[in-house]
Amino acid sequence: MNIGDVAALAGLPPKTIRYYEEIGLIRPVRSANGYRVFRDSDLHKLAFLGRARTLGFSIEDCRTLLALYEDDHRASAQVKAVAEEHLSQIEEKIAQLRTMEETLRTLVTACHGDDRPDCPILNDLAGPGPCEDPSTA
Amino acid sequence: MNIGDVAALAGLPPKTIRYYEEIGLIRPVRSANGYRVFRDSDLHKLAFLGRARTLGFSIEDCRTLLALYEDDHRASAQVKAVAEEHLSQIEEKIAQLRTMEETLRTLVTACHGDDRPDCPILNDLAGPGPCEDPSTA
DNA sequence: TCTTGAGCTTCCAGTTGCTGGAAGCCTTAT
DNA sequence: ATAAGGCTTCCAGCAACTGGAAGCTCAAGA
Repeated sequence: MNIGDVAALAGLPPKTIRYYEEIGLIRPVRSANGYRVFRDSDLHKLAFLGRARTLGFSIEDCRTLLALYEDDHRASAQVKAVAEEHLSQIEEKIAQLRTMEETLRTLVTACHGDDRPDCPILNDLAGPGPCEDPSTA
Repeated sequence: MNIGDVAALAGLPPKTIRYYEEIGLIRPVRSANGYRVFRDSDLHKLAFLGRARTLGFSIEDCRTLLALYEDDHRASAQVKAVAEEHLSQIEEKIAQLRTMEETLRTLVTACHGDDRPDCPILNDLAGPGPCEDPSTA
C-alpha cells in the first residue's frame, strides 16, 4: 500500500502520515523506488492514532497509548491514568470556555449593534470592568 | 513607566508586552537609554488587550477591536459582529470538547483500571469502533 | 514509444501566541 | 567599585500540522 491508499483508509492526510513517521509514531518500510510501503499493522496504527487524536489526546499521549496498546503486559490502570488526566484537562478547558461564553453572550446581548459608536463590548474591554463604585462609602 | 511597571499593572509578562510591540499592537516611545517608555494610553491599551485575550479573542481580533475602540466613528455593529463570530467559534469548540468528554468519560468508566491488560479504552481506539454487527441480517 | 498527468519524494517555511535563554547595556544601592 | 536587578536584542522552540517548490516515478493513452 502506498501513502495515498492508507491516507484514504485511515482518514488522515498524507502530510500527516509523513509527519507521524518523522516523529517516530510509525515506521513504514520502503520499496525500491523510495516509496513508503504500509502494511496492515501500519494502517492499524494510523487508525488508532486518528481515533486517539479525535478524542483530543496529544501526540505524546498517543505515543504512550500506542506503546501500551502494543504491550501485552500492560496494566489497564496505566491506560486509564492517561485517559483520566486527559479527561480532566478537557473538563478544565470546557470550564474556561464556558466562562468566556457566558461573558461574551452577555456583552453581545447588551450591544445594540447599530451604526452608533456606543458599545458595551468595548466598554467592558476598556475596563476597569468589575470595580467598586468610588461613590460607595 | 518602564516595562516592568506596566507589566505589573496590566497583568501581562514583559515578554508579552514586547511581543505586542513587535506585532504593532502598541507603540511605546523610547527614552534616551533605549528603554521603552509607556504612557497611560499604552497602559490602557495593554489592559484592553489583556482583557480581550482572556475572553479568547485572537490577536487579529484584538487588533480589530483596538482599532474600533480608537475610532470615534465606529458602528457598534462592527464590534458586535466580531464578538458574535468569536462567540460562535467558542460554542463550536465547546461542542467538540463535550463530545470528547462524553466519549472519554464512558471509556474511563468502563475501564476497571487494574493490573490486567484488558482495556475498553484501547479496544475503542483500536477500532473498528462504531460498526454494524456483521452477524446482523 | 512518447507524453502527460497523477502520485510519490524531500526540504523549507509558516501557522498562533507567546516563552526561555543568552549576551550585553543601564541603573541603583551599598 | 561592584553586585544585583532591570532593561535591551536576537534566536530558538513549543504543538501539530499544512502549504508549496523542485524533482523523481509510475501507469495509461495516442
